[in-house]
Amino acid sequence: MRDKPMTIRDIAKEAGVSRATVSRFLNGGHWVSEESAKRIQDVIDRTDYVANERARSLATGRSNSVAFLLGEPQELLFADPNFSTLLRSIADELGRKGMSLIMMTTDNENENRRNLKYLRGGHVDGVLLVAWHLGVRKGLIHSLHAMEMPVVVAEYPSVDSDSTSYVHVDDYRGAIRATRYLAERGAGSIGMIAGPEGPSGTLARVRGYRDVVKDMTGEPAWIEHGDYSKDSGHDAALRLLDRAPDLDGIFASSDLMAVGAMQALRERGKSVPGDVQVIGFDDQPLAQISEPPLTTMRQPFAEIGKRMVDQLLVLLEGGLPVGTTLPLELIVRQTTR
Amino acid sequence: MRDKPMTIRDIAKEAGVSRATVSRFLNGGHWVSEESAKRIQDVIDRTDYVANERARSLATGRSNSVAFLLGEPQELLFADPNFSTLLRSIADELGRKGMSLIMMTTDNENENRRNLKYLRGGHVDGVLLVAWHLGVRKGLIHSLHAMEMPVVVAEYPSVDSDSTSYVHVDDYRGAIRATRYLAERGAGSIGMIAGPEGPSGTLARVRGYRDVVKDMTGEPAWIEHGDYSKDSGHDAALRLLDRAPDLDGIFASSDLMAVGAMQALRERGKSVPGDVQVIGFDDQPLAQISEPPLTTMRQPFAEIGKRMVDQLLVLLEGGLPVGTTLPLELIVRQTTR
DNA sequence: TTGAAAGCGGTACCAT
DNA sequence: ATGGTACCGCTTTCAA
Repeated sequence: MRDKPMTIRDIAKEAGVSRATVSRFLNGGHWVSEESAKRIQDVIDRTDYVANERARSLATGRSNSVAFLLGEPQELLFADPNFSTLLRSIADELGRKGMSLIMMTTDNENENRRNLKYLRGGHVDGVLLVAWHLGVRKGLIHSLHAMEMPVVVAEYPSVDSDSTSYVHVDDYRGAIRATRYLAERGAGSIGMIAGPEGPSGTLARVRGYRDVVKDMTGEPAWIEHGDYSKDSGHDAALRLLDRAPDLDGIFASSDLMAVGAMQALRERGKSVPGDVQVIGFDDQPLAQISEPPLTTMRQPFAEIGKRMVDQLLVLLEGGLPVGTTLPLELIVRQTTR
Repeated sequence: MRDKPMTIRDIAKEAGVSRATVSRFLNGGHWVSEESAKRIQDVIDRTDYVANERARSLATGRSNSVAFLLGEPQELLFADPNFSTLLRSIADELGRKGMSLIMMTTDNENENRRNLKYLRGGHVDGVLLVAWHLGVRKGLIHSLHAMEMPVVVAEYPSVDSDSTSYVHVDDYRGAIRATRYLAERGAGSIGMIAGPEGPSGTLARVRGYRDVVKDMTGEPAWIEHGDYSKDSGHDAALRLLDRAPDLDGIFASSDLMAVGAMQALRERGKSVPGDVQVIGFDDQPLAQISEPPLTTMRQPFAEIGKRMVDQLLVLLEGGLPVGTTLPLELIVRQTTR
């Protein structure tokens, strides 16, 4: 190993060619003779030369790296296994394409400004944006558009939606599938524990649930909101039981809430899935560990990450923004009959 | 917003000074008159100019970014909330210092080579290394040293330990604290569900457990190994019960294994904490959710991340490598009396 | 205190 | 095919 890294000059000299030739060789090898190519390759092998990516990006104007921008203070997010899955799949996919991932988190308005500034600094070619909160997302998309930064959003943009690439999940159909499954397995009175009011995801799921209940069971719709935490699921289930003591099915908008609901059910002396069938949403690891293992709708986070990267690359090539809607998959375990 | 980003030239021209002066202003403002400073500041404010970080790093030789290198294929790691906590705290701390984080994952030997090459490409000033597996860790530390790359390791390096910065947790004392607590609360026959054999962490914890058992209970030590998964904890607990039917305390080396053990206990008709007290290790979110909530040793991952960043910055300033050993904290919940 | 100019390590255009 | 060379945007002597 040498102290001072080699430069393209060293290689050129060593190989007896000009640096222009070496450069060409490095970038596809067109217009360089077999002869020269071989000599250059030899030298490179011998010296384990690696091009300085920064110099290169200065010259080309491309940085070969993209930012993963987490647009809001979310302690919870990092603790959320789903989020980690997303991040991991993005990191992998990017690595596969030879690009690097720069992580940017936002904890406050100050950091937000700094991040935006950083992005304008020419560090990255594009941005993968995660911002579940609608207002934040809109603002960020706006800023990014303004600086003409290519961006792919996880979730439906809800602003400039036709000029913004995004990848999201079909919440409406997922909810339909979940609720219908409960009905098919014999549940006649189905309640829903929804996420916080506001987000479009919540709306879509509630809509799906409502449509099925109306069609299939003829029973009224029972809806309580939680905040995705276990406790909120527990409390919501209690409220549900108060309103509809004969409830025999619960569709929860997250696995965590489903687990909380099951606890509440146990407290009220109801068995799962005997008395009440339960279905969750996410399929995070907890779903397999819970007692009994939870039937749930799986979010394809790995796939989402992969798509996001692909779509960003398309944008970088000058392609047009597209939106992808991925299906949710029903994973049957033991909280349904 | 303008199309072509501004350059230092534009600012200089606009402010009626040379780019050298602007540059000096940007870097601390020494040797630039009040007069000029004000004019430059004005122009910058007006144009929201941001220096091109790549050009800067080409000129200075410093990149202002560090790599988070995950040295081994670890599907599980990303699903591990602890890992996420670590990552998050590192991202935050780095952000606070105005540096950026480049994520590097390794899935196979190929990627490993690519990563190493990337590091040699001058992208980053230093590396934060996570590689739980001993062999991998040693190899990586070696490679990093060879290319004179500053590095801070999460975990005890086990190689070049006195010339390598690291941050780790005091497994030995943690195990002592956990086992002793069990004994103090009345457990007379304590078994341990340890992690996989091999890693130094496992060894240290086993040692701590042994020392306490020998001192306090006078009973023999019962040890079974798991692989940190829930199922392995379940099975290990069963083996433990077979060997020592009167067991009234279990110290598990991870929360997940503790939860598995509790399930096994239930199957054998033992109550927790009535018949058997259980204590876990990690304090991941699961510990609060489990039934009953788990007493456990908390790993200070946020603190670990912060320290790693701090120590890396020290290295970058030319400081000497140091090792930090952090204490584990006992979190009492309801699986102990 | 300031500015001119020589890099930093590549890329890419233009002759040859 | 190849080499010369003018940048890319910024930092950093060095002289003034």
